Amino acid sequence: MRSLLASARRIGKVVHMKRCDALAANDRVSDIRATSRSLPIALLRARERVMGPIRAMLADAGVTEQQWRVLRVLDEHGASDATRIAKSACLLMPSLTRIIHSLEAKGYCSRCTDCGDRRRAMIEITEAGRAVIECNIPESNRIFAQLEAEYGEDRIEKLLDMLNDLSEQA
Amino acid sequence: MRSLLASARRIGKVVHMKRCDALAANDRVSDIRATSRSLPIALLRARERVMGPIRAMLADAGVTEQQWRVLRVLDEHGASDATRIAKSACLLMPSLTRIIHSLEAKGYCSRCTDCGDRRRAMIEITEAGRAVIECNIPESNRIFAQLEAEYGEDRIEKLLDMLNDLSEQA
DNA sequence: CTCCTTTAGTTAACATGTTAATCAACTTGC
DNA sequence: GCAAGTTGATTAACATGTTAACTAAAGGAG
Repeated sequence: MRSLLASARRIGKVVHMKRCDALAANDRVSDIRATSRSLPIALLRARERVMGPIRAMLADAGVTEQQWRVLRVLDEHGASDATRIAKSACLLMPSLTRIIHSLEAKGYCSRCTDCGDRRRAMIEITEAGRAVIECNIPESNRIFAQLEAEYGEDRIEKLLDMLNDLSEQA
Repeated sequence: MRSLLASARRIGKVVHMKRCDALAANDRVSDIRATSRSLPIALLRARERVMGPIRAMLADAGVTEQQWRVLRVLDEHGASDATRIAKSACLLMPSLTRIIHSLEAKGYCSRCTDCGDRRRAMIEITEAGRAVIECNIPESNRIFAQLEAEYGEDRIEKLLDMLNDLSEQA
């Protein structure tokens, strides 16, 4: 049985005793998890905390957060088709279509249709695109180092490991 | 000095040797962190993984992800002004304005101007709003329990603790 | 009290998120 | 080889994210 302490931490708030009429009679009264113990909300809040300082940097660089993410993925994976980029950069295809157009217009990436499958578009980062990354990585690293100093380098590494484990689950 | 192994894990990819002309001469060649070691990207991917099953539930319930988040916060904190809700639900004020309008139109929240400060609008969840939460919490808990089973309950709890520490930093 | 500044919230404009529909290229079954 | 289905990508339509400008109310210095 779960300890009272753990249970209190998990639930984290007063439980509402009402429930929806549509529920079957054998459903238990709902334990409403505090938002701080809701994984989606906790992930969102943590991301806002981390992204804050980076937004300013990207605004100066003249690229949006999403454009930056696509450039990072293109730089890391090399030439890729749109579907792969979308998956790696956590973007839906319609968004990616627009973002690739804007990156192309800025000269940060180029595209050509795949020889074998003419539906597929192969996207590649250009030298200009790579330069944007390399111009901003030092500042990005400074921001990250600041975070490491405040939060602890080991804990950041552990957090990254846990997050990657979570997202790589089937 | 950082161990070679830790360094390799931290960087996680081949380093580009080019750098931007604008950089000062004493800037080090950039270590470009792999996207899996980038905290913003890792947080985003983890969130996508976790939100996937929940989106279906919310679609059935007829509320968007953001509306759900506001309802959760209103339920947790009780009557609050818009600024506080925005902070708790990770929304910007303009988005919140629209979301509160839509929640009001559905009868899930009510508002009245604060007596003391007539700029401030106090928002409160209605019984109908609370019913939406309580109708969906069992399913939400089932989804979460499934995640706990796959990923490990203790690790989820530890992850939540670390995320909260991170976002609660000044 | 008046002028100035600050604060809470809204509106506007544009980029992105999201779902569904569409189109073209590929694949399969027959 | 063709009709039916599948897949990669785009487009459309509407909600939300994001920045900046704006309004109204509060607070503060003179």
